[in-house]
Amino acid sequence: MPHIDAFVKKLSRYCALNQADLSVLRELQGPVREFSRGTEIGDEYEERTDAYILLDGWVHNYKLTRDGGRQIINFPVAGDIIGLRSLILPVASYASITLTNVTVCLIPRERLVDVMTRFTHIAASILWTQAHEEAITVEHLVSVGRRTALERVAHLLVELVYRLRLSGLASGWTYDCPLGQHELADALGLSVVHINRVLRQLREREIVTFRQNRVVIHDIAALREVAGFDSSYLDPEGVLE
Amino acid sequence: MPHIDAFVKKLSRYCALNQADLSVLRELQGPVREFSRGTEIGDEYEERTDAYILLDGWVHNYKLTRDGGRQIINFPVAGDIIGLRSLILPVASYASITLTNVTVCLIPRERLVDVMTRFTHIAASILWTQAHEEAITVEHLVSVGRRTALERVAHLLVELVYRLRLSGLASGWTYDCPLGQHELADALGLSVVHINRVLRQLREREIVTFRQNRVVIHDIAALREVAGFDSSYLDPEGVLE
DNA sequence: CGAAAACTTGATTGTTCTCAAGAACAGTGG
DNA sequence: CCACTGTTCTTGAGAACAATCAAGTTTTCG
Repeated sequence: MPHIDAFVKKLSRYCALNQADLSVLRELQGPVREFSRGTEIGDEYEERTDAYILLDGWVHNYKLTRDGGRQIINFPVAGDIIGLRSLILPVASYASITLTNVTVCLIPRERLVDVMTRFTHIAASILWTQAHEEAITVEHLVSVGRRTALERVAHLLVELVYRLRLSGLASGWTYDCPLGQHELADALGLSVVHINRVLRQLREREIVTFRQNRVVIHDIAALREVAGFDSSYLDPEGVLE
Repeated sequence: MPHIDAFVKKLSRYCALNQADLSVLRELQGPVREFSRGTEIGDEYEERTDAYILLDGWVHNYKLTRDGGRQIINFPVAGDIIGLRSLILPVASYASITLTNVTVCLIPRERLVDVMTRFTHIAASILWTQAHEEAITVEHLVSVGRRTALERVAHLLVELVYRLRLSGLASGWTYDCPLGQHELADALGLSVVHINRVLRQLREREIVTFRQNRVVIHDIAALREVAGFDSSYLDPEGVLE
């Protein structure tokens, strides 16, 4: 089973988990499911009653506007939970579509509710991941509202490398990134053309190269500087660096 | 005690509350505190360990950027909970400052945790308010990322009137709104000057007038149309209209 | 009543968008 | 393995929306 460790690793960052907690987490796991690239996770026509742990692959959550525009809310990566809100709210506030072939582990609603009421450690960890994700969304809002195009692109590329490192999915300053320029544009509130120009600038200044679904950060210090990146929203305890 | 009803009303929209639940909610209430205009809620220097129910007044949550810019995340109004995340996460991801004199009711951390573990109804309601707030933040991100200046301003003014109506704080299409143009600008990712021009345009088209801390919507249908407003994120059950 | 803050308006600048067209790349069937 | 075809990327030129700069005006508050 690929990468279930990423999820456990993430939870244990928030709260020390003992042997009992770990076995409860195992109890939480439902069947593994696969989604091919470009398909919706869950089902947009019926109410979503289950959540998923993303084991492998990339997803994007987004909303469409009246005139056909798309705003991407976030990019869950392996180890993240998808659709936790749908356990609480009757309607999802956005759609989730895969960007690659994806493997998930289904979490049945009843089992999750049961575990969270019986094990406060687990409940706290899961609420913590939620708060963490919300902090990422807030930082995203800051980017789109108050940063220049260059800063936005740089900020997203730095954020992704740190998130992947926290999940153990990137070691150096290089990572596989299946996002196209269209996705970057719709995430950052910019046009595809402008994304292209900004990426060129970052490449020519030898700060970061993003080509063929691969991000190579040549100068992480310069990239952080350009982005005005402050890691505290990802990393309250300062584990990073 | 002003407006505690707004909070109970909000919770009961999510989940039918019986007599026992209501008395538990009463048990949750801690001391009432006052903050004067322009002061930080909680304390930025010590860890925030308590949450507050906003009873009266307006607040804004925001983050500052490196170069002194401000991005406003949201505007809690009476009946909203402030700082719930701080019960979970050790560090708040943004600051909260009052826009008016404010009355809050403190919720001690231990009591909240205790009540939420013992009463799943209450816990569900509170998580539901959280999910609701997150949906508002997501819609905010859509505004800033993919809507024009006119749409953004219109959207915020419509959202506020509906939120106030849901809390019973506005009856017609008119409401008191202590936001200055500087606050609108920093919420919507625009300059103060441009906010001013957009407000003038909305006024000249006789759609909405925002003057002297008072919003008067002359034509709610036109305003919704301009904003591209879809109320489902505020109102899953379609109670509005 | 006076001072500071908030709002208003015009003129100019600039970042980003749109339109347009060519180049590189990826997937498909022969 | 290659030609074909659609998708994604790249670059240029011009237009547009919103920012900045600068100066009044009104409102608020002590």
